[in-house]
This record gives sequence, structure tokens and C-alpha cells, in this order.
Amino acid sequence: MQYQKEEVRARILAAALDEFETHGYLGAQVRRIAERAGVSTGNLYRYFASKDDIFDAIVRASYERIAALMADASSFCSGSQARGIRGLAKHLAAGIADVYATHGRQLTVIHEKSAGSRHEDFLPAVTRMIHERMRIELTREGIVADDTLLSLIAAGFFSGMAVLLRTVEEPKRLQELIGRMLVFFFDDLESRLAERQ
Amino acid sequence: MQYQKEEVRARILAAALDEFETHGYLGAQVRRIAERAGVSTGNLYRYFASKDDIFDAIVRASYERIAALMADASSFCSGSQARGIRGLAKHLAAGIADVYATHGRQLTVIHEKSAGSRHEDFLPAVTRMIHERMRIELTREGIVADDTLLSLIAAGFFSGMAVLLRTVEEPKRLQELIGRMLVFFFDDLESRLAERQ
Amino acid sequence: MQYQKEEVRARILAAALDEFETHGYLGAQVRRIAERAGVSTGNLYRYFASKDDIFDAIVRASYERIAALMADASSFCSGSQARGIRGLAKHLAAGIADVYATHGRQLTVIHEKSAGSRHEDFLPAVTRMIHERMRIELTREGIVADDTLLSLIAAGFFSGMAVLLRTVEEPKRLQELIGRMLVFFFDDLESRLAERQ
Amino acid sequence: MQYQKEEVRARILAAALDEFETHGYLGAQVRRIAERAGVSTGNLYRYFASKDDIFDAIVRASYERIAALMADASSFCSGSQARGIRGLAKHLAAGIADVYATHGRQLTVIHEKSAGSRHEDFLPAVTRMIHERMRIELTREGIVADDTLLSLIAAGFFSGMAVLLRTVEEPKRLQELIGRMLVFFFDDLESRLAERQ
DNA sequence: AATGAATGAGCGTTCATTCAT
DNA sequence: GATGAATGAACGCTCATTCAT
Repeated sequence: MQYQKEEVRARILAAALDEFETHGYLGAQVRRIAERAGVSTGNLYRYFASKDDIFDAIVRASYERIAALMADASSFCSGSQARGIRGLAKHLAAGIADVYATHGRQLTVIHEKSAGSRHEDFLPAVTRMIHERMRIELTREGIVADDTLLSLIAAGFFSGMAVLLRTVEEPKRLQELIGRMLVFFFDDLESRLAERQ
Repeated sequence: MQYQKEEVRARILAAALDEFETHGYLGAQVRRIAERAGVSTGNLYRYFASKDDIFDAIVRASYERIAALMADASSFCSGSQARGIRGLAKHLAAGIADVYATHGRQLTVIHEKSAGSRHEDFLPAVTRMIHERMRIELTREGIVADDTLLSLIAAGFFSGMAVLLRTVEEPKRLQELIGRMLVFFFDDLESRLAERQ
Repeated sequence: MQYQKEEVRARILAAALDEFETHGYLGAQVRRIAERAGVSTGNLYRYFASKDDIFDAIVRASYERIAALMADASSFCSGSQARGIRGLAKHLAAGIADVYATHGRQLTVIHEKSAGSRHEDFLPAVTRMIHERMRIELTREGIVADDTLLSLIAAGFFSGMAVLLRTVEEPKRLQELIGRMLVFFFDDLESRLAERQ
Repeated sequence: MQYQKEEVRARILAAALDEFETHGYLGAQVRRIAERAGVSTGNLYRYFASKDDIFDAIVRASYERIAALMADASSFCSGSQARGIRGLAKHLAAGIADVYATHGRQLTVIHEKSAGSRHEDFLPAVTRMIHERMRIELTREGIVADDTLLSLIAAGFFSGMAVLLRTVEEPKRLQELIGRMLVFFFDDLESRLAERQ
């Protein structure tokens, strides 16, 4: 019985992931999710209290792991020798890749299809968190950088990671491209961000 | 009569811009647009055939100008001496800023609030176009670059421009930051994109 | 098996009584009844064919006893020396109190919470029956009374009994108040009902 | 246009009155109300925000008039020479008849069919108010009466009025029966309520 | 006998669109 | 040209009842 329930729950989540991916949160229809899952509407509501709740169930783990990743930057900063923004970026890139490895489609959905749901502020929130971390790191290094520029880099870095993870299937190639993206974004950042004379 | 019609049409478009900006395409309500415009719902439908049509009317000009900007790279390439990707990027940045100057809010709307409308693929489309232009330019210069990396840079560049244009109000500061963003994205691009040895 | 069945049946009825008392017939939920009874929904339907059926099972006994009470007025009239409406009222009051003693909550439920069920006409039916009895008795005594007035008294008497039985816990006090209510309703009824000159 | 709107609103209210009368608040269906009114469901919601709102619109006036009637007992007590409970009862009876004359079916609906709506406590509330007024009046006259008995009389009086008003069509007959009901309930009340020796 | 997962018709409500005036 | 009342399909969700085990 327990097994069967879990299996149904999983089928609903799988169907819902398809649906949200295709139509976005607002465009998604609960009936369609139920149909795709081979479940009646009524039964679906035995597993989830509302449409928003289904979305949350799909997306929560990736949300929490990303949030945790951002939060543990202090432990990262104090403990490691690979410091500086490049170290931070490496750390974040590895963490994001890690989350993507297990929650790839879910991360994409919360990133791009959450408008109207309780998670619609995911992208700005993540951008802000990355931005803050980078700001702290740069300050520590005595580097002065414009905040707008910095937030733009934070957003570009996160979305760039998303593009790579979604596009590149071969693991070695992926690792290499992440490395080169890190070079692209953070090598010699100091001089590239310097106020022009 | 013709004059009056244009004025009504303009009021509808202004109200709709507000509405789409606030609620996104799917969350927007035609009734609310009509109310804000001081027009009856029925009359609104004399000017536009559907909600999607209103969205299109708001957004089409910015879409076309961006598309045109991407298309005229040939004229750019043949005529100008400021060549290379940096020249291209400068050209695109200027063009985007130009579009933004007259269609700023519309550009933001098609960029971020188009989910569910016929323009929901605007962002990937623009990214692809920029990507292609950059690819051509780099090929001309004999530079080999990974396509995924390139498309990620294209997307970051476009979204970065959007951030700057939306955030920075003071024109001189804006010009400066655009310049520095160009430095950040395109200075020494060749070596930063080079396959690692 | 039979014993066990009866115990389950009783638990369902007890839970249903709670539920109907709290939410009324239409507001009651079969699922909630099953939960409170510690029985599965499916099993509940082995004992009762429908929600309406559960309601009927709870309420039938009090209904039948009240109906029987009304019906045995003939035996009452022929056998007893305590005649007249006062005698009838005393008899009915005692009978109602008797039913209430064993089916108090059920009586309240059929009286006040039966809207939507097959018993929703309980109150008017009982009122009519009391009314008829009183009419017969008054006719026997040669008293002429208006029928509307009489039915109003019948209803007031029954509802009044319900109020007392529900409100007053102490038996002696209850007996006293019932007595005084009888005085209030039936003492000198003849002159109080007389057509005014 | 204004006329037409009012006419539709009136049709909806009339249909809803039928529906609530027949099925009670919980059993009533918005679709059925719309059908009976010859209006589409969507249009019905242009006139009323919710089912509860329709009920309120039907019933509010009678509620407020009854509440006002109860509230102005002070003005009644100070000004008039026809004092005592009999005076009070006469006053209330006249007031209730007055409300019934214009809101008869609505009064019945809020009285008997409001379970589940925001007005479901109408009957106990009215009973309590009448009870309190009567208590004040009796105290003024130095009469001691049991509160349970008093509340039972209050309820019987109100419901009795409802019965008369619903049943008796002929105005003179109605007046007469009301008068006789007042006699029945309040003549010689003092001695009938006296604690027995 | 018992479970509780499953069903599906139907509820109150919304909103893009049409139509009578 | 303009109004805004009217439509009705469709939405998210509920719950009495049934069914596979």
C-alpha cells in the first residue's frame, strides 16, 4: 500500500514537472496533470493540497539546496585556502552543478517557469545572494567594484551555469566548459572591473 | 474620427503596458486594461482582436527593431572600420540602448513577462541571433570558440544590457557602465575563450 | 462476528451523532464520521447505504417513539381519568421527557439539524400531530379554538420542552420547570383562547 | 441601462429567494439560481460577489429592521404610557408584523433556512434580544421570573408571530389573532410565572 | 470483514470574448 | 464608434460513493 502510494505520488510529480515545464505555473492545468499521471482529479488532491503545493513539492528541494549553498559561504571562506572570488565562484559552480545533477529539470522550472507561484522571486533572490557573497569577497581583497556591474555578473554567472548544465551532456566536456566559463567571468576580474581612467 | 481612434488606441496600449508589466501576460486581465484605459471592454475589442494581439501590438516594435539591429550586421561589417567582436558588441550595445531609449518598458515586458503569449520565445531568439553574429565575426577574425560558451556570453551580454538600462538613470554613468561592461565581456575575449592547453 | 459488527455500527453512529450535531446534515462529511469512528470509509458503507441512511439510523428511534407517543392518545383518553388538554399535555410532556432521557441528542438533531435529509419535515410533522391531538381533546371538552393559534401553541410547547430538556440538568428543577411551563401554556386555556367579545 | 440592471438584479434575487426557500442556504445552487433567473452564471457574479453575498442581500434588510426594533426599546420604555411586558410585547408584535409586511419571505428564510450562511445565528440572537428586553421590563415591574422559562417564552412568541404572519392572510383576522396570541402569552403573566408554593 | 485509494460528477467562481443597443 | 451587460467554457477543488485487494 505504501509502495503504491509512493508510486502514484511520483507519477503525479512527474506529470506535473512536464506540465510546468511546458506551460509555466500559471498556464499549467491540474486536470491535465492528473490525466498525464493517469490519476483522477480527486485522487490527485489526496496527495497534494493545491496546485501551488504541487509546484512547491517539485521545486522545494532544489530551492533549499541552492539556499544552503549560498548560506555556507562563511564556512567556505574561513576554512579554505583557495580564497578570493575565483575560489568562491569555483565553489558555487561546483555546488550548482551538484544540485543540477539531481534536480536539473526542477531547477530549470523554478528558474524560468515559476511566475505566479510562491517561488516567483527565485531568480532575483539567488542573484542577490550571489551578488552579496561576491561583494564580501571582493571587499576582503580590497577590490572596489560597481554594484550594478557586480549584480549583472552574478546573474550572468548563474544563468550561464544553467545554460551549460542544460546543454552539455558529456561530463568531461561540461567540466571543461565550466572551467572556461569561470576563466571568462573571473580571471583578472580586478583589472576588468577597475574604474576607467 | 481617425485622430480620436488613435488616441483611444494609445490609451489602451498604455494601460496594457502597465498591466503586463505588473502581472505578466497570463496574469493580466483584459477587463482591467479596459478600465485603466477608460474604455469599455467591447470597444477595446474594436481596436484589438485578442489579448495576445494587444501584447503583440505593445511589443512588436521593440521586437522588430531588435531583429533589424541583428540583421544589419552586414551593413555594419562592410561599412565600418571598427571591426571585430568588440566593434560588433559596441554596435549592438548602442543599438539596444537606442531601442531602450524609446521602447524601454516594452523591451522589458517582452523580455521578462511574455510567458504564455506568442512572443514567449523572445529571449532565446535574441540570444541566438546575437550568438550567430558573434560567431560570424569571430570566424572572420580566425578565432575558434565553443558555441555553448558563446551563446552563454550572448545571453549574459543582452541581459546585462537590460539590467544596466533599467537600473542606471544618469546618462553619463550609464554610458560609462556600458563601456565597462563591454570591457568585461569582450576585452581580450580571444585569449579568454581559447581552448585550454 | 455479530458482536463485533454491532460494536462497529455503534461507533459509527456515535461519531455520526457528533458530526451531525456540529455541522448539520448537509455540512456533515462522511469521511469525517468514518475517521472519528476509527473505521475506514469503505467499511462504513458496509453498515450504511448512504449518508442519509446514517442520519435515519440515528434519528429513527426518536422519531418513532415521538410518533408512537402521539398515536397512543386513544389509549390515553379511554383509560385515564386525568382528562382534558392539561391531562394530554402532561402526558405528552412526560412522554417527550422520556424520549429525551434516552434519545436526547438524537431528538435535538432531528429537530434542528435535519435540513437536507429525508427527515427535514420532522418539526412541522410533530407540530401537526400535537395540534391534532389537542384539537380532538378540546372538541371533546366542547371548547372552540382557532386552529392557527392551536398549532402555534403546539409548536411552542414542543420547542419549549426541547429548551427545558436541553438546558436544565438538575432533575427536580427540570420537573418543576416543566410543571410551570404546563401551567403557563395550558392553565385556564379555555378562557385565554376564547374569541374576544 | 440602469433600469435593465436593476431588473436583472431583482430577477436574481427573486430566483435566489425561491432557491433558498426550497433548499436552504447549503443546499442551494448558484447555477440553479442563475437558470431560474434566466441569467448566465457569469453575469450573476457581476451583481453579487458570492453565494453568501446573495443570501445577505436577500436577508439583510429584514435582519436590520428586526435588530433596530429590538434596539429602540429604550425609547419605547421612556416615552409611552402603555408600559409593562404587555406593552413591550404589543410593540414588538407590531414591529415584527411591520417587517413581515414588506419582508415576509425573507424573514422566513433568515429564520429557518440560514444554516451555513453568515446569518445562521439569527434565531438565537433574536430570541436573546427579546429575552433581555422582557427581563428588563419584568424587573422594572418587580416581577421575578425564571430565565429559562423566559427565554422559552421569547422564542415561542417570536416563532408564534412567524406562524401567524405566514398563515393568516386576511388582515383583520390577523390582527385579531395577534391580539389573542398576546393575551395567551402575556395576560396574567405574573401569576403564571410565579414560583409555585 | 475491512481497507483506503480511487472515482468523477458537480460545486462556486473567473474571465476572454461577443452582442444587443 | 461606443457601451457594458451577457455569455459559457473552463478553472481549481470537494466529497459521497465505489472498488481492488
